[in-house]
Amino acid sequence: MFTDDQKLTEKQKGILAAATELFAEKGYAATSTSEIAKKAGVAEGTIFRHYKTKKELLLSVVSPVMVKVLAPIIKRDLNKVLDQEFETYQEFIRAMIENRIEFVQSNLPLIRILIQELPFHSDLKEQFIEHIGKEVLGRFRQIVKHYQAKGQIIDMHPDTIIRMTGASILSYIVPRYVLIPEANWNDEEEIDRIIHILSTGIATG
Amino acid sequence: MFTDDQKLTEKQKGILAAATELFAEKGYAATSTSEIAKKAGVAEGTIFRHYKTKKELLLSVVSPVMVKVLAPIIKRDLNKVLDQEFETYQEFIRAMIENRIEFVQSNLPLIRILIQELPFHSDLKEQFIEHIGKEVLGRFRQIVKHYQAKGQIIDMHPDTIIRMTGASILSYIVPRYVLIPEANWNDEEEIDRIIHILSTGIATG
Amino acid sequence: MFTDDQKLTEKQKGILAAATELFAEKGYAATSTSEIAKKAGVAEGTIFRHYKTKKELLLSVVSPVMVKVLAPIIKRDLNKVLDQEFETYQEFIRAMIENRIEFVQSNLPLIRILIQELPFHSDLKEQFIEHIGKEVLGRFRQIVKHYQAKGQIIDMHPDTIIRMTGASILSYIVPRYVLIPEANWNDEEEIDRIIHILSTGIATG
Amino acid sequence: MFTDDQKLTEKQKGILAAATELFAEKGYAATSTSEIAKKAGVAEGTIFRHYKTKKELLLSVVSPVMVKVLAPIIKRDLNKVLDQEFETYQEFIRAMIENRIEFVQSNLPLIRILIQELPFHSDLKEQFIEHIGKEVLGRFRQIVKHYQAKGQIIDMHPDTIIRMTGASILSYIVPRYVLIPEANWNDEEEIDRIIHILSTGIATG
DNA sequence: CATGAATGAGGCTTCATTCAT
DNA sequence: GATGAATGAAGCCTCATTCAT
Repeated sequence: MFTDDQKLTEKQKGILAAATELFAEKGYAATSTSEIAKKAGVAEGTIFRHYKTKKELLLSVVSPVMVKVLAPIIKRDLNKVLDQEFETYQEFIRAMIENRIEFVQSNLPLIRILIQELPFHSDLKEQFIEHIGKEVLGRFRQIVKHYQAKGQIIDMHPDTIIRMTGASILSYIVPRYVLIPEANWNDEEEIDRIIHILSTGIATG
Repeated sequence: MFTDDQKLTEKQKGILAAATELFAEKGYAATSTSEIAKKAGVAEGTIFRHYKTKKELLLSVVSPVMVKVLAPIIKRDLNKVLDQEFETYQEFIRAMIENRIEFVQSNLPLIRILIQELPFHSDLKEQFIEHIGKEVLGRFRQIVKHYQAKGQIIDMHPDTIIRMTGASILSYIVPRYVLIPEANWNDEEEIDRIIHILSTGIATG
Repeated sequence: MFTDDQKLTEKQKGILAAATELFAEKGYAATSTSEIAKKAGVAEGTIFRHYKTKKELLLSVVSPVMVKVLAPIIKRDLNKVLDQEFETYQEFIRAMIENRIEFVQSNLPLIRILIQELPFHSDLKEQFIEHIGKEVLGRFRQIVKHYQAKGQIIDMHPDTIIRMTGASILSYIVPRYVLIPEANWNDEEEIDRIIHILSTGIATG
Repeated sequence: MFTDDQKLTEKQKGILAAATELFAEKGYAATSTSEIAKKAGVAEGTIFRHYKTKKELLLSVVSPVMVKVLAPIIKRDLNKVLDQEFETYQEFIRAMIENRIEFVQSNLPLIRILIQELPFHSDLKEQFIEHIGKEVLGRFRQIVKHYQAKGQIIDMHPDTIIRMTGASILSYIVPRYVLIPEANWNDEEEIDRIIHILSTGIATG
């Protein structure tokens, strides 16, 4: 996760890796800095040389997700859409899922931590809303309107469309990577199904 | 929340209410028993007279959700369906949402705690999977198959149908009650939209 | 020192006594709460049940001095002066020294702590200035002016008189109780000498 | 303070200056070596290259006071007195105050540290008593006896005279430079007053 | 010589839990 | 049954000191 970040020393990478694993497993509040130190193979004091407080360590663990996972969604994919690279909304969604899925998978612990801790840290929450709630949502609204204007998706409040799209994706991601990753998953087929239902619904004829 | 439970003394109700509020706000690990005692207006020792450990207090707070919220879903609604009370899957879903939504709303703190703490307590997790994961899922599979047999919903793996249905519901519940409850929500209309999309999809024509 | 304070539990008295001794011996910053606990024969946590922070413990140790030592100086003696109980300034000074000297002696550790820590704690300093710098000094000015008006002491700025008087007293107190208490001291005689020099100076003829 | 000491490197001077300032402001025990390093603009390790321990740094800061401030008092002034340069004890005192006062002023932080830390470091205390307590006191006794023999000051135990003289000086120095340096001080006049009182007392007629 | 990352002991403080009243 | 003082382990963090670079 942090292995390719060249600005970090070996010790720092170890600390971040240990913290990530423990925060994901036990939660931030229930993880002690001494545990992190032991797992990282450093002295406890070393943690505090690099991160002034335990909270700062949490932010250092979690903020890359915001930057690395979410920023690309905004910048790359949105431009592709407006550059007409995707004929349909469905293609756009499929590309987004496929493109990001591996990334999400390898950063899953970070994302889990982010989601789990979000309700308890108002600063994290604000940072998140600032980055995601406003920017990402805004861009997605544009995209939805773009395809509505093209007559490809129904004329409904964009937020509802977005929520349903997001929920559909999560209906695959969460069981696939969080709840029962050990099951046999045929990724391509599952994505097909989701997009199919999202497009034409579950009702017959 | 606990006011109508007649087996509990006044003190116990106060403790449970205080614990619920604090666990929901700060998380289990970050809430101290002394805070709970202060908020409940009892002495610290009193908590431990009723609940052997802090963990047991968490279980006492959280287990009613499993019993009161989830068990009825299974038992009542399933029977209704199988008793043919609902002509269509959509009607079933709508009834389920409407029936439960107020209940969910007033028990939201408990549900938040359950969801937030689930990943960190393997005993809770097992209990949940045992009671909900298996039983509820099993019953829902029956329901889906029931409507598929009636030819009302498409012939797709029931789990995918269930996941999409659940996700659709959450796409409304989560923003409505957790993320931005302060927005103006027109419940009936939103539920209509969700069921509409779930039925016929977002694609035009 | 704290044995006669009836509002304090035995443990609290022990903690205050231990803290006093150690603060006096090693200074506030160099004394650890674990040392205090050990010396007081209590668990470290017990200290923090009675005093929220180490700083509050310092204040609890030191503030009685302000109240018990200095307040009486102001209230009792000043009134005596104005009630004409003392014919001369010298008699007033002598009474003040003799009256207070035993008290000072038994509270010496507290006074040492107060003086030693005063420069490092701006809150203590402010509190001290508020209680002493203003009130005590103001009252002493009145006293000096009182005896100047009676024509008993020379017409010089009261502050200089006060400083010289205080310095004279300290020139006995400090060596007597702080620097070399082990020497043979004839208290009455020494006080006589000081008052003599203060009255008529060291010059001959 | 240390700028003119040619045996010290620039870094050492910086360290000593920073240490002096911080020790005076917060006390020895409450000052961290990292603070000193930061204020001196050097790395933490550099401090320990020059001073084996923090304690040695304190001694290096404080010992010049003993050597530079107190030794001269003894050697120079005593000789002057015994060489009959001063007609009266009063003139001697005046010369001593005026001569030293600027020096004291510019070395005030060092003197503050010395006084504040003396009670807590038995080695410092012993060193002080050995060098000052005995030597200085002994020489002063000679001086007092010298003027007593000349019939200029009253026949009282020299130690009492010395203590009163010292106290008188401090009654000016301490308020002037430590307690309220911001007030308007007329140095010459104040010194006059002190010597006047010391000579003829505060009593009228 | 100077650096600053690393250390681990120890600092202050909080916590869940116990128990005499 | 209820209390809250007492506990001591553990938590987060700071510190003086060392050492490879």
